[in-house]
Amino acid sequence: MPLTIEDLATKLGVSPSTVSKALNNRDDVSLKTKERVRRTVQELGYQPSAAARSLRRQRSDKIGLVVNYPIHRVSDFLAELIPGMATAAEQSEYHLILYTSMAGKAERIKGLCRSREVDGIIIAWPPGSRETVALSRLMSREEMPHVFLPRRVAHDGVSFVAADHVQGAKALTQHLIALGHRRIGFERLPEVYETDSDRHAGYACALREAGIPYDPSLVISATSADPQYHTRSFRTFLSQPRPPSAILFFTDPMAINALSLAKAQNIRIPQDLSIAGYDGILASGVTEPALTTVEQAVSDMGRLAVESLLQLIEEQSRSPIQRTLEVKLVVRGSTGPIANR
Amino acid sequence: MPLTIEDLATKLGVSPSTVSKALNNRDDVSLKTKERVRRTVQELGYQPSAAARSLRRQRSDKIGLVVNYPIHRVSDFLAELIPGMATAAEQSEYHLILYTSMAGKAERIKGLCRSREVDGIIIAWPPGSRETVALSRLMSREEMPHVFLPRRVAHDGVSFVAADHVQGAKALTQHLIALGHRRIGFERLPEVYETDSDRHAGYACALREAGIPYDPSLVISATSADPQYHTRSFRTFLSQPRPPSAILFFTDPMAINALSLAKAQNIRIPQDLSIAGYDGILASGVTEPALTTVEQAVSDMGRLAVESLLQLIEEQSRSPIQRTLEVKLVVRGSTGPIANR
DNA sequence: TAACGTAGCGAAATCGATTTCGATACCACC
DNA sequence: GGTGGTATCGAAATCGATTTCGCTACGTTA
Repeated sequence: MPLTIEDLATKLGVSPSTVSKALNNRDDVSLKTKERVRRTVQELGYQPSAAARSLRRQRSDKIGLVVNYPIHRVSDFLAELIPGMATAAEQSEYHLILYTSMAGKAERIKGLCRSREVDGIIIAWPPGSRETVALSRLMSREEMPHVFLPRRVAHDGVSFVAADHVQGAKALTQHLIALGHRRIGFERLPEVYETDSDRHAGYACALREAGIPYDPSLVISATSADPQYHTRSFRTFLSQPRPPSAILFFTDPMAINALSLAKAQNIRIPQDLSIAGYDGILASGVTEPALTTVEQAVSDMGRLAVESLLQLIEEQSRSPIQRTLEVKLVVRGSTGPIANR
Repeated sequence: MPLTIEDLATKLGVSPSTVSKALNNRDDVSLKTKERVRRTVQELGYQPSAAARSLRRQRSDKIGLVVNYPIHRVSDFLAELIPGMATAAEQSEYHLILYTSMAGKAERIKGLCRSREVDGIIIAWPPGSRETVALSRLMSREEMPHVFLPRRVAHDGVSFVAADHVQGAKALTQHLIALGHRRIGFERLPEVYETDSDRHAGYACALREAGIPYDPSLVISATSADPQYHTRSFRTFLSQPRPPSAILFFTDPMAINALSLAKAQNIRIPQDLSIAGYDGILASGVTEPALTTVEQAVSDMGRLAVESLLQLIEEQSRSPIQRTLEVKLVVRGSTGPIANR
């Protein structure tokens, strides 16, 4: 039974309306009264009831973060993303509510929209493109502002914040070309749609610009993001008649796995084979050799997603916001000049 | 302007009270009416307003997670903790709200209590003991159920969920003793209070049980948890007249740092020196050699904290809940038998 | 001096649910 | 037939804030 605005009003000898207006700094309250109210609020530690405020104002000052990452990719990404978002939200007096059990449940998202317990939704979760667009439409129908993350969505109507994977893959490929590599293996992961096609486009672009022919036998598709299950890619690369002298793996864990496979086969990295990962997870810095990779500014992405969402919330009926962030090439020991033959 | 309970009632030709009672499965509504209501709700996709519900029921079905970890320890811990907690909460129809900007701000915590926007609070942040007890008292005065994490608090009245660091450090020490080590370096970190003293107690206990005298010159206190700043500990250990043959570092990042320092000095691990970390972060598995460490079941801790909090919420005026979890020794390549001399 | 404008405040409606309490109808039983 | 009990429902109060609108008192202007 904490203090209500009525208690405060009684104590001050004014009406609740006046207290409310003083606290919200309306201009039909005298400065003197405002000052008296403020002092008493301070003294008694009054805090308005969040529920009553939300109900009356028809907004909650909260945003929802719907997360549904596969476990093995959760770690570094979410650890940076979530606190980054929460902090960004708090700078605008919003708070973050987490929702983790809504995998593919359009029904639950609809329920979330209708309960109006959040003013906007960020979906950090890699569904297929088609599903994404459907979800976006659903939320639009419910007039719920929303932003997707961390993947580009090839559709005009959908707001997202993503990393520029064309640029990332291109930078990585160019780095290897500069080291003298001409046969560069490239692992794909079709299940992540645009992320995969963007990376592939970056790779192909770098080759083209360097005048290196694109060799399909150097491009292998993994069937799952789980590093345990993809050892096959590695073996396939190496069993080629003319194996690549460098391999770009789809993620750091995959590359780290390859590192230990190579070691087991007495393949020296980077003398015999250059290996690169992608994402810049923490572990990539401590392997032996340390992994060349591409770092995404995850917490920036989180901040940006929150800022975009707040824009959508505050100026309603605004066109979608689509933002792409530069990524950073991190060169470390796992890539080196091509061996002379 | 989503559907309200009144719209529903009109459509059904009954009163709002009846709809509400049907949805809450009260027993003064006929089965037939309940069925009619349920069908229409399903059909129209009605979802009660969260704010109105909270206001009337005086509970929000949300719990607050107050986080304030130093950046360099955020990663693995929070990545496991937060999704674990959110998922556990959702299993009981609760949701998690994040608060990251409340460092040391007792005032803000008090405000959070009084706004009643959450039904309970979990504090995941390592303040000093005194501060912890003060915060706990503050929240108790506000009748706000709360649980601390992930550290033991040496005070009867405070609820917490923590890992058993006495056991962890003891297991680690015994492992090294079993490998033949007698001079085992131990790094302390006094700024973490009970965590530090528990670990130290475990270390001392293992030595005592093995009949190895406790040598204070083998115990060094670090002044900060930031691995960059603690290279000093490592040098101090090695500059002893009789240096240790094994060193227990306070955290994995510290141990990983030591690994590279050792490499730079051509000290072979584990032949010349055994090194162990603590926490079991992801990166500890991919160093060369991989790090022997102690793993905490972080997501279990999160789950347990949520469950404890829900108990405190549901049966109010309950005595504090204090729970300690076993930790797991993970033996890897960075520790080995002592070299013969 | 009369008419008007404005500053400051409060009464009451409102947001959308839940809950209490009373009303009605119907049945059973004496 | 009258009384009591039960099943079912609805009217109205309530949660605690915000907002609208009207009222008063006072100062200004013609």
